[in-house]
Amino acid sequence: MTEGKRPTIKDIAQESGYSKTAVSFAFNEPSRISVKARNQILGVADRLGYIPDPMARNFSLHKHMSVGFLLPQDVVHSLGNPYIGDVLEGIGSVCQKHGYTLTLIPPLEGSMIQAVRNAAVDGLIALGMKVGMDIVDILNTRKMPYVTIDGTPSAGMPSVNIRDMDAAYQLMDAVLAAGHKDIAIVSLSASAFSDGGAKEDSVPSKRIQGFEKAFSERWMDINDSRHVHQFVSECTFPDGVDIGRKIMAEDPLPTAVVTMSDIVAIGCMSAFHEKGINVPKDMSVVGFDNDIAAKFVHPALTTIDQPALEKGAMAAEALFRMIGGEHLGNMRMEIPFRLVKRESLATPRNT
Amino acid sequence: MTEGKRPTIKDIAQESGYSKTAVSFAFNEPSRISVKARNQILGVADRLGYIPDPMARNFSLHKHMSVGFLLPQDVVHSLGNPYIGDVLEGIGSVCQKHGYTLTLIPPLEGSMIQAVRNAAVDGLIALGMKVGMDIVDILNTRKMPYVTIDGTPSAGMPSVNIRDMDAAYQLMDAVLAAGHKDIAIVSLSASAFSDGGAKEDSVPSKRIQGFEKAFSERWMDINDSRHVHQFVSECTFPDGVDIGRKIMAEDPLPTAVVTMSDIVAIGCMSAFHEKGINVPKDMSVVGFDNDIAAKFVHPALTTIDQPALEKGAMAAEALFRMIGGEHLGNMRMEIPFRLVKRESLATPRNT
DNA sequence: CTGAAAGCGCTTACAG
DNA sequence: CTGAAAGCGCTTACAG
Repeated sequence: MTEGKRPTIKDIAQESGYSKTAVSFAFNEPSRISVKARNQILGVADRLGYIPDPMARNFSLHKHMSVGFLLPQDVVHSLGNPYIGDVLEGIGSVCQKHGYTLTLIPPLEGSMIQAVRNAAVDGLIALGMKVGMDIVDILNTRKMPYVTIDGTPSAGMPSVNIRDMDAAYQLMDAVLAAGHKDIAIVSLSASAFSDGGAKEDSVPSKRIQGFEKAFSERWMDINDSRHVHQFVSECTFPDGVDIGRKIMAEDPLPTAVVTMSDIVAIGCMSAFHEKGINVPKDMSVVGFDNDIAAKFVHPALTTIDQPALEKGAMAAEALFRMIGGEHLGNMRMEIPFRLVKRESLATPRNT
Repeated sequence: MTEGKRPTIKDIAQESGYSKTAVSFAFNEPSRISVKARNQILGVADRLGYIPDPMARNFSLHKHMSVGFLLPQDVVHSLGNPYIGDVLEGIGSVCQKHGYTLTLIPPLEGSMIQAVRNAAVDGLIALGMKVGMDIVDILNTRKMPYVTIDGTPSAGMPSVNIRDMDAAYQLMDAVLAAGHKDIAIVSLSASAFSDGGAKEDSVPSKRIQGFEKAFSERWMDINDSRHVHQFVSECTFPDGVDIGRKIMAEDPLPTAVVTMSDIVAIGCMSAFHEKGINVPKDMSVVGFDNDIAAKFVHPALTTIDQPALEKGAMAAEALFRMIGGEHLGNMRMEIPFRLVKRESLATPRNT
């Protein structure tokens, strides 16, 4: 333990009388030294409390054994979103399988750029559009593999997506088919999708386009709806409650609320419940994601099922292939979605 | 870009005509070189696409700028537990504030030991009892700061806990006060708390002790209850549903289910709902944690509120103090809890 | 203001 | 089977 300093490979070499090479082999390639040497070295290492420094090892080997996950927003808003939690679970289980750790990278000092420059990882998975070309540049010059989930496939990297436009279309079509005409649309926070890339290709934009298509197919105009585009939200329960209260302040009230996130929908429902508004009798609410809460909330949510876990897992598997040396180019991975009809959507009262 | 290889500080030095020292200063201590030198160096760096290698930098500086979080179980079971998600959110937001990343460390190859040996982090936060003395030894010889959440405070490290025994006592007392006599107790999975340390000090043990106290205060014996200790669960929704179905197979049915986790309680309720069993009329259910779902599930859960976010945040703050050089010894941090009465607990039918 | 040089703790051809 | 030595890409006293 030589004076409160961690012993190094050198100490073990001196103490055991073997070379540093031998010590290294004792830990990493035991077959290359004699059994006797190995036992002696390991014995000394144990006695001195020696553990190879992972930092030095990683540096020498040029790998970290860790995959990075770029949080699209600050930690509280990111981890407060169950959808992101599920994506994380998918990524994490693949990392575990490969013996890697998973490094969550918050927008350090508010600068995604700095975070990406400094990230000590072997590859990166990004969620949402926040990955602008400036960041892609850094990734490229760092020669670091990366894949994007819910990003714009055009950006020249492998990507995992659902057909957001089609999904949103089906969702809104179901709402219009039920007879709703006065609808509040709750979009996603721009902050998670803002910079870089073609903005009209962002997930919220594509979903709005899907909504528009549903309207126009029925000879309706989405812009006639008072509430459209007015409400924007972070995907957490408290934010959903806030939005719900704002909607409650509208006069007259809309008859349906269409959100882009289950947890936001659930937050809205909670706010409506406070005011004695019955869902779906007085107000219909639909979500997006189909996370587990959508099933057990009351009434159960009509929503779009998108397999968040699989999204994360597919992205991670692709990333590991790239870490292994494969070139995936801008491979597009598309995962199926489906509309799930439950009780939170009904026909409006005065129809 | 010299032939597909990342440029290093050496390339920039040669190309710009300055020394490696100067290049390093240009990035880290600009004030120590002339403006002219700095501009030239930065210009060359930009042109060649140079970004300092974080690995080399970390190695040289002896820090990673990352905090490790030891997952108590495999990723799916860990991240599928909303309580752990909340703890993570608390830890993460403190990391973000300090400009650190958060490394999730799964039990690699099933071996927590290996995971801890190899973790490239500046400090570690562990959740639950899985941190045995073998691991503490490694942490000590690696001279790595660590703090434990829901662990045994006795282990000689800083710890964050609630008074689990008292909390469990209050919870069970409320159930018994409502008149229940036939109770199914759903304990936590042993796997998350098994090895190392004094087993009777583990969180599930302390909660069982609290339950026992509540029984004995009413001249009842917890062991007379058929179901006691019989059901054990991972804290995820699907596991809760499984447990609920197993309970449904009992004959006669108990009148109340006491769990140690909201999401398990909610899973049980879902299984009961399948069978047409009404909660709380036919069956009472109580949870533990008071995560957000406990509020919006129907009926809302009677549960123990424990501030998971604050637990994570406090642990992280303590860890950063240790990383900063402070010695915290085995400082015990205790966070208040409280019983939250909602609709899922009622008086049993035939009483 | 600037640079030569040692050092961080490992790994790994290479030669014996 | 074993070891001397170079190398990974940075940082940082130290001397000028």
